[in-house]
Amino acid sequence: MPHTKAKPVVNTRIQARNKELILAAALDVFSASGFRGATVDQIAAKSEMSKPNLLYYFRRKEDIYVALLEHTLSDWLEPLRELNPEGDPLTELSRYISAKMQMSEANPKASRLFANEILHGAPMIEKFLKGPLRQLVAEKSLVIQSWIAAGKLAPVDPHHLIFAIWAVTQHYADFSVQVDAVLGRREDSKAAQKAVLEILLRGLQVKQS
Amino acid sequence: MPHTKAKPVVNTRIQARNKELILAAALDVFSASGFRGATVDQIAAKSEMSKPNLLYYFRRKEDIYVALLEHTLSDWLEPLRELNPEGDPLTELSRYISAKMQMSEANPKASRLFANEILHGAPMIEKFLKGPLRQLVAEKSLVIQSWIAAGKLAPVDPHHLIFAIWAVTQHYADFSVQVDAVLGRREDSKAAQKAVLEILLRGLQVKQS
DNA sequence: CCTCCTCTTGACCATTTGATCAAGAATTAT
DNA sequence: ATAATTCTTGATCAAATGGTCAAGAGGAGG
Repeated sequence: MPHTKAKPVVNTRIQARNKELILAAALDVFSASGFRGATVDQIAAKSEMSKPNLLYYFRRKEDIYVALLEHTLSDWLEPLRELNPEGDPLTELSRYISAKMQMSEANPKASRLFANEILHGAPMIEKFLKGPLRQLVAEKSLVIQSWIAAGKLAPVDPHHLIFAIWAVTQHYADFSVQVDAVLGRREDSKAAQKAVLEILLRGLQVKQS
Repeated sequence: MPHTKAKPVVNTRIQARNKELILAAALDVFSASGFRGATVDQIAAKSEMSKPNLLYYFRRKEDIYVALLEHTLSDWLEPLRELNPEGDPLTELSRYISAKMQMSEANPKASRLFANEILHGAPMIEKFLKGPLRQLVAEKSLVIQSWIAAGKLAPVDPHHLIFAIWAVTQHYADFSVQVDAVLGRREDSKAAQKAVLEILLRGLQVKQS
């Protein structure tokens, strides 16, 4: 077998450091411009690295993008996973919504990265959507359904309730430009969280007849 | 004054027809790939027109994009504009939400076009957001505020209520890939509309004490 | 029919951009 | 120290892409 130039097998310190640098820069660039709009040169510049050097760590532009998505996909599921079937429904949902709002505030770039990917048909994460995500949502929908059956929650379609929570919470990250423009100022995240909780939860309380 | 080649002044039938063809094709392409991801060649191919011919009608790629945005911006405001201060609050909001859901279903491409533009910082429609849109939202927020003051609606922040309505309704157009993947089937727009109305409106009813 | 203006296109150009390569610098292991 | 491996980069390439141009085809009015 001829000797072919192979990528390093081990992960050296330099590799770990530079890969981190690249991913951080790539998040900035991809979230701002999308996959097609981002250029390798921009990412290289932001990583303070020459383009060939960047491509030494990630052979293709797409590899950076995919790594970035994978790097954050599981974080994305975490808050929903923590929805506790044994807990009080309104408390649990309140915690979930608050966690999502805080994620939007703390990491709007990651949110925009996903939004852009899904908006364009999710070519890279189709399997994630149809696999782990769908699975988890199905499971938690059953939990919500059981709360409704127990009379602890107003009857709503669990799937659409989850969609509504995603939509509203991510709106503040993905469309922050519009939110700020309409409000005429930087949005106050505390106030937004409070308002969102009221709007989404108020209708879920069981009415006493 | 030297004779300079000028664009035609009048709008001939051929111009009207071809501009329509181009805008229709461009909506397909831009909504699927974003501004940067779309290519003039793709739009030309979809319009069944040579690239130079397309550029005879719109000198630059950006001109097509801007024309497309302007072409639909005012349509976008219409449903909110129709919110009637004299009407019954829940009926009015219900009609507004239904109208938005129907727009998402009827024209998801336009919705995605806007979503993409805003996601990337709204460079082309900043003035629209800070001008007409903000103006209209401010006006309708006052209407909602007056309904609350009259005890006809639960107390919620009007701006955030409007954001929530936008977020949820547009979610079904912008993130339809995710919705379908999670549901495991094409989303049923009738069912979605019903669920959304319940989720958003139920909490707005005034509780009898 | 003829003229003027509109419409259409093949060929072409300059720039951007993702990616490669060879060669040298730095680091690590022996 | 020195050999082996990893890291870095200037130069370069091919393809993609936005846009131009000159020349001809087509249509409308006189």
